[in-house]
Amino acid sequence: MTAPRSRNAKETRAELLAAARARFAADGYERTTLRAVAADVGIDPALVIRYFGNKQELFAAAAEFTLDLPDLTGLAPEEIAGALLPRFFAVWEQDGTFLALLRAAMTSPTAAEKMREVFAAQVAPRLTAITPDHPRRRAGLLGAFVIGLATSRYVLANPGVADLSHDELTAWAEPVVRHLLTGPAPTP
Amino acid sequence: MTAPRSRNAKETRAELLAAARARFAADGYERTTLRAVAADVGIDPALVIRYFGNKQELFAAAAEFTLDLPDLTGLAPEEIAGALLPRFFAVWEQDGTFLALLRAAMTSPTAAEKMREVFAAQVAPRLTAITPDHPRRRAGLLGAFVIGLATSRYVLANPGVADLSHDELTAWAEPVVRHLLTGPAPTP
DNA sequence: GCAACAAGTCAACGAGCGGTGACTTAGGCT
DNA sequence: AGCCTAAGTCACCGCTCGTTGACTTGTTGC
Repeated sequence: MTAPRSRNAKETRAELLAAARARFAADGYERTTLRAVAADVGIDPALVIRYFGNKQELFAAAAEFTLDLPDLTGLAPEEIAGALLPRFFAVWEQDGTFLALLRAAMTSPTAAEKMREVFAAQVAPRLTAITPDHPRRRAGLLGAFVIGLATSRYVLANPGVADLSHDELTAWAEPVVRHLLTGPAPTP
Repeated sequence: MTAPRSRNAKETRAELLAAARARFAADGYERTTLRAVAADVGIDPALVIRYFGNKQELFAAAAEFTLDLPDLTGLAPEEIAGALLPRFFAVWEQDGTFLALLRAAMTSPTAAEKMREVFAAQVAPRLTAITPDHPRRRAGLLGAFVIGLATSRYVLANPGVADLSHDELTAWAEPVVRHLLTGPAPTP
């Protein structure tokens, strides 16, 4: 950190990605400047361009990740939330990558597309594996609930959601998760 | 619209507000430029400043609104969603004011504060009036669900939520709304 | 009909942005 | 030891933004 910046491309690139993630997560896409990211690492802004080409590609690289959701098949309905929520907290509180993507997705169609892609490739398959019917709708509705919780808790800091401990939020969310995934479908 | 711009301050100001709402809703705060808003109305950008002082105050004026949620007291639990959801659709699909606020709230602390304020002043009272216990948490969780639905449907356009008709979404959301507001609290 | 005042225009500013290209310097290889 | 390549620096461009202040023009009350 305070070391005289050893000339190591791999390390510099990694630090740059971490700094970019933090900035994008905290400030969103537009308000994040290449100059600020470079300053966080202690290098010249021009080097960011040399490494990543341009701002959009830096964002794309920073928004790359895997969710690693657990396998839910074989779980009893009331165990699903307990298996899912710990990953939820880890993903949103860990390094801010997902928060950066969500913030950017609100104003950038490219980021929104990436969000849909992540959902379709990494979230939906795990959920649809255990739904009795309407897999797309159930997965979509649970995704909406999760995004709403994350927005209320980590972005808006709305009291009543942000004040809850991990255990309390898990307890409150459990019946909703269970119902959306395995409860009866509405009768038309 | 194509008229030679009659010199009427009240009217110009109203058109300006409508254009600002549309731009903020579509592009977010940072990507919305005063020049674009002014061009939409067909006037000089300097006039926007003369009317609203600066960009932040223009946004504040554009984000002002009332939700007009219906009175829920006396309703049976299964009737609540049916009374609430029509307002939900109206608010989000009407003129984009709320969408503008949500988009801006993702990156601007000022807008996030306004979001909390609207929730506390206009949403929470209506909900807490019918909750048997934990009013803040129940209202907060329902707010999270609603924000998640709006984000998935109107911002991310995530299939499975965006594809549903009003009636279908109401039917799917009804048990969740009912449970969050009136269902049993989790046992610690 | 004409002045006075408000509504609207015009040109320009200073700052900050993303991005470019030529330069300098450190460090590993022979 | 000395070079050669890659890592990092530097000065700068062109652009767009929010905002300003001086100007012009239409409308309205007398």
